[in-house]
Amino acid sequence: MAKSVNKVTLVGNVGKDPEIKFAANGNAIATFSLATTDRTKDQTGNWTDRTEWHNLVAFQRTAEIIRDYVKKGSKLYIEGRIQTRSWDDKNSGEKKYRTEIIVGDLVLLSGRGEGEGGGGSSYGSRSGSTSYDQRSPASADDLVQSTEITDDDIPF
Amino acid sequence: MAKSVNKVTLVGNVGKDPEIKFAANGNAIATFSLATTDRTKDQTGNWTDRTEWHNLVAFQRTAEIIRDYVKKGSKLYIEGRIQTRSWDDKNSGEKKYRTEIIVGDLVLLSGRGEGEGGGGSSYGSRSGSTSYDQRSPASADDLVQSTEITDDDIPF
Amino acid sequence: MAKSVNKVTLVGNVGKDPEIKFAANGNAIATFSLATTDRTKDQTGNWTDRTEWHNLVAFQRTAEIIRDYVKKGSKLYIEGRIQTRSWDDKNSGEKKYRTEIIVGDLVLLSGRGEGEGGGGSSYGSRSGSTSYDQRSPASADDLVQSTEITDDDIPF
Amino acid sequence: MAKSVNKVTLVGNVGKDPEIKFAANGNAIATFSLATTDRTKDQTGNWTDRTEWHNLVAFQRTAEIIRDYVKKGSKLYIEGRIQTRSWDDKNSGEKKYRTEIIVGDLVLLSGRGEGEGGGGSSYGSRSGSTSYDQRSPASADDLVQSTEITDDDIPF
DNA sequence: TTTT
DNA sequence: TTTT
Repeated sequence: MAKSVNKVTLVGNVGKDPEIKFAANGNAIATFSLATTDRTKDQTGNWTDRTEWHNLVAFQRTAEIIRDYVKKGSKLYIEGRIQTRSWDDKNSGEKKYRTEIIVGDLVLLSGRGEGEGGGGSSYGSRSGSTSYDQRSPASADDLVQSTEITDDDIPF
Repeated sequence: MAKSVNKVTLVGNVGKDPEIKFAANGNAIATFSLATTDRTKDQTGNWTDRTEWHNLVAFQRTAEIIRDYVKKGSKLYIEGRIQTRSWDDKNSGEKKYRTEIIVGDLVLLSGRGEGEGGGGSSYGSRSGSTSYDQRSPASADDLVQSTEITDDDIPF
Repeated sequence: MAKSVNKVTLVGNVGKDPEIKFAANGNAIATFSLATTDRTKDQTGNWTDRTEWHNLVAFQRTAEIIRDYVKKGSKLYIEGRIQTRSWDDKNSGEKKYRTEIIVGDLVLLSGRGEGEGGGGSSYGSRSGSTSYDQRSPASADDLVQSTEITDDDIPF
Repeated sequence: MAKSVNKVTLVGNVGKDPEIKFAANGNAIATFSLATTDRTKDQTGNWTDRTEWHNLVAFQRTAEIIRDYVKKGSKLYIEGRIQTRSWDDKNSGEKKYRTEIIVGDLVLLSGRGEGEGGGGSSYGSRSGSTSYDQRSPASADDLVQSTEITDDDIPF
C-alpha cells in the first residue's frame, strides 16, 4: 500500500512536436513541453497571464501514443508525477536540477486533425533514432541512463 | 474562465521545520520541503523506494497556518500548482532553474502533537524577520530573496 | 484549515443544454449532465465502454459562465465536490438519494463554436425564471426545487 | 487512449468497520463509508460543518488490504472513480440510484494502531462469506447483491 | 456511521 | 532533510 502521493494534473498545449528516443531494448521515450497559463497579479495589481512550461516525459506505450497522436499545439489532459533529476554540470561543475512530469495517463483534447502540427515531414526526422543508437551500447535497459540527458539537452 | 489546469496533489512528510520570511509589507512566506516516496523498479528489476523532495512555498494566511502547525516530520496533504523560476547565477553566469509547488490548500494529517518538531526555541528564530533582512543579497542559496519577491508578486 | 478532502475531476461531454434557474435573489443555478466513459471488462471478458452520467450543479458566476458558453456536446474539464442530497419521496414515502457534483472550476475544452448546441431559441426559455416559479411544488423531477434551495443555501 | 476522466480524491474517516464479501470465485469485495466535512455557510450566514458520507467499494487485492488495515475511524486518502448503479425497487417498483466510489488507490493515514477499531473478533465474522451467500435475495439493503455482482463484473 |  |  502506498504511503505517499505525488500526483500532477495538467491541461495545456504542447509547445513543439514531441521528441522520441529509444532505449537499448527498443522501449520508446517521448519528451515534450506543455504550457499552462496561470492568471496572477502583476506588480501593479493587475491580472496578467503567466505561462508555465512543464517538461514532460513518457515511456513505452504512452510514448508511442504520443508519437502517433500528439504534436505541436495539441491540447492535452495529463496525469503524472513530479520527478527532479540532478547532475553535476560538466563545464561549471555545479549541481544542476531539472524537474520533469512523468506522464502516467493522457487524454487528447484536440481532435486528431487539430493543432498546428509540424507537418508530415517532421515525423520522418522524429523517427531518426540513428544518432541516438550510435551512443554507447554499454547502457543497459536503464531508461533513465539511456536518455543521458546533459546540460545541453535542456531546451530552455 | 480558466483555459488550462496546473494542479499538484501531494501526501508526504515535511523534511525540516518550515522557514518563515516576511515581505516588505509584513506578509508571511513559508518555505519547506516535503518528501514523497515512489515505488519504482531499479536496474535489477526489483522494486525500490525512491524518495522525491518537493520544494513548497506558501503565502499569507496559508504561510501563517504552516508556521503555527507544521514542523519537521508532519504528514501533510497538499494541493498546489507547479511554478519554475529561473535566474542567472551570479558566480557562474549560468541559467539556473528551481521548480516549486505553490501551496493552495493543505490538510494536516498528523495530530497536532505528532512529529518530531524542532522545539519551541526554533520558533523564536523563525519569527525573526530582522536576520532575514540582514542577509547578504549575494546569498547563493536564498532563492526567495534572489528573485526579489515583493508584495506585488504574491499571487493570492 | 481543512480537515478533509472531497474533490472530483471530470473530463467529458455535456448531455443536453444546461438548465438555468434562479434563486429568489436572482442568483443563477445551472444544472446539467456530463458523460464520462470508463473502459471496463464485460461479462465475457472483453473490454467495453461504460458511460457514466454525472449530475452537475453550479452556482452564481460559474452558473452564468455555463449559461453563456456550455451547451449540449461541449467537452469540459470540471473540478468539484461530491454532494448527496436525500428526501422522502412524496408518493412512495421512500427515502431517495441524488448524488451531484458541485462545480468549483471548469475549463471549456471545445472551441466556443463547437458542439451540437440546442440553438439560440433555447436561451429565451432558459432565462425565464418566471415559469420556474410557477411550476408545481409537486413536480417530481425537479430536484433542485424539491429541496427548496434559497439564497442562504448557496455555499459560495 | 482514454477519452474522458472520472476521478475522485478523498481524505476522510471511515464510519464503521468495512464489510468484506466474496464473489463466487473467491475475489474479495470491500464496502465501507467515508466521511468528509465541507465547511459551508448556513442559513444565517455562519460557517457550519456539513458531513458528507461516501459509499466506497473496493475489489480484489485492494479489498484485502482494506480488510487487513482499515477499520472504523481510520483516516484514509482515496483515489477512485464515481459509479452510479440503478435498479428497480422490488417493493415500490421505483427506480433507485446509488452512487459509489470505486477505490483505485488508497493511503492509510492513521498509524496502524490508531482508530477505535472493531476489535480482533470482528475479523472472524467478516471473513465469513458463508452467511453472505445464505442471505435472502430479497434483502433490501444488500446493494452489492441486489445488482448481482459476479466475477465477470469486477472491473480490475 | 467518522473525526477534531 | 521526512516517514514506515
